[in-house]
Amino acid sequence: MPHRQHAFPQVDCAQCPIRHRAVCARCETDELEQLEAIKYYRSYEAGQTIVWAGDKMDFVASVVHGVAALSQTMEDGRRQMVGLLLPSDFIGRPNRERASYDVTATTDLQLCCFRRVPFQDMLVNTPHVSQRLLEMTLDELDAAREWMLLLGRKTAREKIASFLSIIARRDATLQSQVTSGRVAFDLPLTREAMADYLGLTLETVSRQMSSLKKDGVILLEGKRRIVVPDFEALMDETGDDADGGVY
Amino acid sequence: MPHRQHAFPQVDCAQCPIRHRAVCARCETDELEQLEAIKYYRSYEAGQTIVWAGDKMDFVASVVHGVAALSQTMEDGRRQMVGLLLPSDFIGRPNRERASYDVTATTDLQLCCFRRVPFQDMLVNTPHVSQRLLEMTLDELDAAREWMLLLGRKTAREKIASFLSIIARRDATLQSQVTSGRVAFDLPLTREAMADYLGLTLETVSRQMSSLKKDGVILLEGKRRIVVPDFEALMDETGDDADGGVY
DNA sequence: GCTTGACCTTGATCTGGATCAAGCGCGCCC
DNA sequence: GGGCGCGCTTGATCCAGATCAAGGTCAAGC
Repeated sequence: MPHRQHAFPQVDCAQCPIRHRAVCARCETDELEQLEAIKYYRSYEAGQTIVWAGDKMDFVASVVHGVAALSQTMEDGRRQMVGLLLPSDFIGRPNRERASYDVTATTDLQLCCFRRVPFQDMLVNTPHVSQRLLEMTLDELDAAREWMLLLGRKTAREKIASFLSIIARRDATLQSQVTSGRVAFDLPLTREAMADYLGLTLETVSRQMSSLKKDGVILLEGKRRIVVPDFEALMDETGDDADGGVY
Repeated sequence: MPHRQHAFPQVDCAQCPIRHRAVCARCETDELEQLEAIKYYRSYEAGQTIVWAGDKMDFVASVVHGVAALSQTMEDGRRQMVGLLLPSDFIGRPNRERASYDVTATTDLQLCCFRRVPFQDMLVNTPHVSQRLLEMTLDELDAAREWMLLLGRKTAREKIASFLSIIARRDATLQSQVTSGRVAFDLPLTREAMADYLGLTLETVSRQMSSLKKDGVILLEGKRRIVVPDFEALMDETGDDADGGVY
């Protein structure tokens, strides 16, 4: 693992880039102070594992910068990613002592961690936290169900196009840009991680990327930088109906 | 659709069979009275559609008896089931006016419905309801992620075995029996619905059922009744590691 | 008792994506 | 600057599951 330790600043909540989208989004000043008292930052380099399934986990966390992945592994090594956590997404399950999935940083990553037990107390006492967490969990469930359609029924090409459009959209949202016409972004995953996410092999991912490139749907600048000349053309490849799914 | 209307009794909460597992599980007597004031029962016959994706939905509900399915359909007709709702499971999303998925009754079904707007008010005012709903939603999310592994990485035979073991286990739980040794149950889904759930075609479902039967893992009594002579042998076919997944 | 239609099974063939196998490009480190 | 390893691409072949096509079973209704 190469990589200079990417130094993320540790800010207070008032300047936090995810202040209004994360689990703390609805908190009042006094509630924020309570959270602030039990929070601490952690950083990871791309490729590092944060916890293994079954490990004790004494915190829950929000992704501040970077991307983390949840994945499951079968005994014989087959792997499936079951969640991709982008800035403001929540990691961990309250009232559960051990992690259910492997959690890894797929890019340099900063987490805002909350000690688990005091956080659980806050869920009981601070309705603004638990209401927001419920809403976020329902959104995650919708995303998981969208992903079930992809895994069960989409072709390899549709899977890749769907993945690219999700990353493009999330990326645009973070920078409050519109997603249409020409868009460009960096892939937060290796080809292998994409394969794990999409239920494919890395060879098929590579071939379908090449095929979309050959057909002019995307341009590749290096391995990781993607340029989409016409976002609508990419959408046409996803198999979703025009006015779009949940994302 | 043949079928005599299966007449389910409409009981009050104190005698309700799902009283201690549903969204009302943690309610005190006074909270239960509030829920009782906004509840009503509805019954559906096997095969009926409860709502279509995009329809207005003015209630949320608990499954009391029977099985319901959530599914998504692509423009060209490819279908994927994204949730199987058994007794005590929750249907609908608070604060969302329209259904996100098609909801159908796969067996005769009874729902305990709550008018959506007053239910939303209760979520704000009755922490025991919202805490229970959060817990149930987190469980659904775990189940969805387990399903993502199945859809993305399991073979057809493993998918069928996993499905059968889930049904067997849920069935046993309802009757508070243990799931080991010999177990028997009725399939709540047609072969086609199983295919929609498992990301397969109905022909493949049928072939794999025959293959499990030929190998003595299951016995078929008619089309729908399944006898599993040795539950551990079925588990060995699921691809999950011995001490089991989330279910 | 025959027809009808919903479900299901089974067979033959096809094919998308997996698997097996080279080889490339590029940054890192000696 | 040369070797090495990681991430990626591309080619050849294989095979699990899809697709296409018959036919079987069983209950309902005439």
